Amino acid sequence: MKTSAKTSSELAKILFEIGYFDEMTGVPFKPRAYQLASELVAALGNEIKDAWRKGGIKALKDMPGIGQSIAEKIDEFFRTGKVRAYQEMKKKFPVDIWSLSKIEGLGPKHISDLYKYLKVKTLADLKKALASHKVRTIPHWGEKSEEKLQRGLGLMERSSGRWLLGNVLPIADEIVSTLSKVKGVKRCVYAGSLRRKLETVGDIDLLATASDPEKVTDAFTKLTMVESIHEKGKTRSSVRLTIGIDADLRVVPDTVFGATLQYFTGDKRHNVLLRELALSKGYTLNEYGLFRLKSKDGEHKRGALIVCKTEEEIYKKLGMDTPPPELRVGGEEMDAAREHRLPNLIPYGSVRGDLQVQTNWTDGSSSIEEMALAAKKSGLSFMAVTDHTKALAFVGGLDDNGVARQGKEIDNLNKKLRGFTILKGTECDILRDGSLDLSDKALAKLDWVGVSIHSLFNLPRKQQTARIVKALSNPNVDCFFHPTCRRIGKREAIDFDMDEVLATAKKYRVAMEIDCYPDRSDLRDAHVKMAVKAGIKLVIDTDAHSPEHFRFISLGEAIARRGWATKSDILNTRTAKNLIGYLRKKR
DNA sequence: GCCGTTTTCGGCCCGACTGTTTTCAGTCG
Repeated sequence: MKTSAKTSSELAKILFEIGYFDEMTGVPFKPRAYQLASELVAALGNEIKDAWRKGGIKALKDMPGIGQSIAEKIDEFFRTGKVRAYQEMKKKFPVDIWSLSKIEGLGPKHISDLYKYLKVKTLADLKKALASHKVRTIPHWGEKSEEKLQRGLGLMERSSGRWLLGNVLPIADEIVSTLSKVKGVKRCVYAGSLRRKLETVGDIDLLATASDPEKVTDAFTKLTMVESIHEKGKTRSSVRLTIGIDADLRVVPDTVFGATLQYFTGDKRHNVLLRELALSKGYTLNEYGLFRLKSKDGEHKRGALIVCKTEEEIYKKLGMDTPPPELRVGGEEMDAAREHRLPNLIPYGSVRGDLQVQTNWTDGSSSIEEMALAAKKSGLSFMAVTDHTKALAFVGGLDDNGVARQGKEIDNLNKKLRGFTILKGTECDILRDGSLDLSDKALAKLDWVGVSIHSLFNLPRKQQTARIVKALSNPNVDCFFHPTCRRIGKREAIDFDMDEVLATAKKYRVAMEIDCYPDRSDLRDAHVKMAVKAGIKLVIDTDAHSPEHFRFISLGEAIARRGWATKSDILNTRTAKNLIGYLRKKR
């Protein structure tokens, strides 16, 4: 059976290809509409089908970027599994646009030419055409463009595309630190999806201001971690690092830092909306500043520079507050910033304790004491020990007796430790029927009860939802750990009705977890936003299995920020004492 | 094709770099 995640990705592909075909044939404006819709569908995943199930075409049209025509196509897709307009397009142009367009440097015009002159329809066709050196015979193509295409193809086959934020941040920090030491460099920061703290990033975007741009660019392209140089210009250069990710550097005068940082932070849609807003107010915006727009004989020309030194002054001039980078997606943050109702996002460094920690009682690497000391060292003042339960036999999960024995060790440690509190907890397995893997009596004795799913990921949606709802209804349960069970790049999210689960969490005052172990990032930003809107408390946990994992906390704070969460939405920003009081009262 | 604190019609972001060119098209971010 197909999962609905697959279904929504198929739909995203269809919308993408329709738009891409229009772009090839020179149809104006439609491509952008389809592209936006495709991105929206991909980002929503299961939820697009949920919305359609509940509200049909009308619910689809309520979404930003979806109007009558695209809503009808989505409706047709969910009803029949097909989109007629798409099939007709495919008859005219039977090309695997989706795959070919993923090749770096290969755009709509070239894909069109490849089919027109060489009948290239697939990646396999393209390989043949390259091998026989026919590509260079296409008008306006030459030896170099053929080589570039060959490189792009090889690259795509080798790399998976996106990288986990947690893995890339340390590398970006290292580059920033190195370039900052180059003589004449005034400022050097990372921008792009890194600054927006997206869960995965496609590349490393860097921005520097310097008196001598060439010096920085040289230092950048000569970094030991650079494998090859894509391009090197006066203000922009781009390289591939040995680990396989690309890094881009922009160098501008210090006086325009704010405008360039704004531009280079994105995201793309946010910038497009901002520039449209600028136009409507008689300005034009680019990476060098906000300029007055002069109109002469119907022609618009750039006039005097207004502001460019900081991001804040640009947004202010456009009548907005400055959205934190994590909120810049080209959506709701635009109106919120105009209406001065941006949320007061949870500041980095707010989390005081980690409420999901595994030890060597099960599959963690270290003792309870070692984990506690590491947590304390990384600035935390409490943690909950949450080892697995017996259903996870292969890690030696604990039963009622095991949990009780562990509790005694924790009591002893708490007498010994100063300025740090260990809560007795569990990561209790949710069994097939929604019952829990420890007895209610054992659970009731614990300070902190998290429940989670580690089996039967593919139950039918209805059954999976019922299973979770039953588990969360147990009065001993405090938190739902890594709710969707996804592993980025490894495992799809399990299928359940998020609205119903959130309603249950609300009813029984169960917190939802933001598990910030990098490949989990679960809940993800969009789900956090749903939970915050519903008034459900959240916790940020690292799911640490060894002492160095506590550094992931800031990744979880980033997810919370992307989900519009404030400090009061997150339970473990409280002190241990306050949290324990809250939990007692709740039960 | 979408959208509306100028608009239900008439708008729709902007610049750098590359390659193949004699002034620009294609791609990217």
